[in-house]
Amino acid sequence: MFEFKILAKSISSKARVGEFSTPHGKLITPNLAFVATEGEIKSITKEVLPTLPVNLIIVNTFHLWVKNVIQTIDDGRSKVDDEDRSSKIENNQSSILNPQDLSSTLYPLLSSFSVHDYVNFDKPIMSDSGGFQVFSMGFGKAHGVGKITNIFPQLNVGYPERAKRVEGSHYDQGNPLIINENGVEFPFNDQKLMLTPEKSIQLQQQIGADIIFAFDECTSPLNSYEYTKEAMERTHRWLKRCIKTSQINQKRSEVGKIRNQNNSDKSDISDLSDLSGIRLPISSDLSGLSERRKQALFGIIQGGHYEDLRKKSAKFVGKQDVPGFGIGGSLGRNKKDMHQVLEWVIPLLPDEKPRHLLGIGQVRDIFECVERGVDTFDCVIPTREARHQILYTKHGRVNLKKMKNVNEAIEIDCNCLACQSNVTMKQLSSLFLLKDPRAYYFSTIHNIQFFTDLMKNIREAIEIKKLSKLKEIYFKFY
RNA sequence: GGGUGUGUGGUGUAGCUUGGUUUAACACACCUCCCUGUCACGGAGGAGAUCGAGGGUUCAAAUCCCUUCACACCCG
Repeated sequence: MFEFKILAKSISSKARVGEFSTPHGKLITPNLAFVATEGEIKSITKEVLPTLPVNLIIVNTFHLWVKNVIQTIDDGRSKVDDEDRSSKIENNQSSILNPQDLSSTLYPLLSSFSVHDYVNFDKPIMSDSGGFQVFSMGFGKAHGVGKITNIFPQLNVGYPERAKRVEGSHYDQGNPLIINENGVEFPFNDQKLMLTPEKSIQLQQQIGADIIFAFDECTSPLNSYEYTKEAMERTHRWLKRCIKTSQINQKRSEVGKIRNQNNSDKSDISDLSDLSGIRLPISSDLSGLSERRKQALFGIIQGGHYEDLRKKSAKFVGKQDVPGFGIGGSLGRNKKDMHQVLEWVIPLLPDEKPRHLLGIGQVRDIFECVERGVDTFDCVIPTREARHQILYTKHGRVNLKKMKNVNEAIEIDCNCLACQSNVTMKQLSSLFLLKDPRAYYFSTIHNIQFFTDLMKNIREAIEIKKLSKLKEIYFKFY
C-alpha cells in the first residue's frame, strides 16, 4: 500500500507521471483534487458524483468536525459494525460497545465504512488537517489576504517599501486564534474548539480518507521572518506528534488483528498504556479492519517565502518516515515567489515519494508546478469559479455574465453533461439569474471536466515528451 | 357622479404620520474587476431616479396644502 511508482519522466523538467496505490485504487499523477470541504463538492449531489470525471477529492477535517459530519460517519460505521458483528458473533461479548462510546473515542475501526461511503465516492480521498483554517480564520482573516498576497497593488513598483511593511512584526500581532505549543484554539460559534496534532489525526482517522495531512500552521505572507520561523519549527514538532499518533493507531490496529487471531481479550497492550482516554473495544471480531482503512500521512513543508526556512523545512520533513509530502503555507507575494519556493524545496525531497502542492491550481500554475516536480494539487478554483459564473474552456476563461445573449454551447467538443445536452450559455445565464441549482450544477460539472481533461493531457504529454508543447497551447489563453 | 388608496432609478420597495441628520436609502437586475489546503451560490468598485405633473406654504418639501393626470378598489 502507498507505493509510488514513477511511470514516466520528462527530460527537460522535473515533471513525472506516477501511480500512487491507495486503499481506494491507484491514483495516477499528476492529478488534481476537487474540493469537497464539507463532504460534498458544492452543487454536486452525492448521487451524481460517481458519474463525474473526478479522480480525487479533498475534504476538510475542521469543517467536517464543526458541521458534525464526522459524527455522522461514526454513526454510519457503528451501524455497519453492529450489523456485521451480530451476523458473525454468537455470543454477546460485543455488547460492551455502544455507538455513543464509539463516536467520540479513538478505536480500532472495525468496518471499512468511511468518508467514502458518506460522500459516495470509491476513489482516493484526501483530508486536510485543519492547518489551513489556522491561517484562513487567523492571520488570513486579520490581514485580509490569501496565501499568495497581492495586496498593495499600487505598490508594485515600490517593492522595497512594501517589503519593509511586510517584514515588520506588526503583522505578527492580532491573531484571532490562540496558537501555542499544544495546538490551536478556534473561537467558533460561541464555543472554543481546540485542535491539536493528536486531535487532528484522530479526527482524520475517523474520517477515513486515504491520504491525510499533518496538522500544521499555515502562516500569512505578511508574517515576519521570525514569526514564520517559529511557526515552522512548531509545525515540525507537531509533525512528529502526528506521526506518532498515526503510528500508534497503526499499532493498535495490528494488536486488534493479533487479538482477533488469538481470540483472546488478554493480549499485551501495555505499550499503548500512554493512550489515556483511548480504549480498545473488547471484541473478538476485528477482522473487519481492512486494508481499506489504511491511511497515508503526508508531512507538510512550511517556511513561507524564506529560502533558508523552506530548505530547512524540506530537509526536516523530507527525512521523516511518511509516504508523501505536502507543500503548504504562504507562497510569497506573487507567482515567481511560488515557483522559487518549489525550486528550493523539491530538490531536497526524496524523488520516490509523491509531492502535493496544497491549495494551488490555476491553469498556468499547474503547468509551472508540474514542471517543477509537483505530483498532485487541490484547488477550489474550478468549482468556486463555476459558481461565480467563470467557465473554463480551451479558449480561455469565459465570463458567463458577458454571454447572456450567446446561443451557443459552452464548448463544442466537451464531454461534460452540460455541453453534451447542448445547454447554451444564454440558457445557463438565465438559470444563474434565477439562482436555479442547475446553473451551479452545469457550470461545476463543466469545469470539472475541463480540469480533469487538463490533467490527463498533461500526463499524456509527459509520457510522449511533449509537455512544453502542450503548455504553449494552453498558455495562449491562460 | 361620490369616496378611498396608490404614484420614488430597469423592476420591487423604504422614507411621508412628528418638514431639515436625504448630496433620496435598500434589494434584485445592469457594467467593471476579483476569486489558489472554500466561514466563499461569494467579494470589491461603478452607472442609474430630483421623488406622476403643475402650483402653493416655509429659511427649508419626496415629506404639509391645492389643482390636475394615471391606475386600483368601494359606493351609486
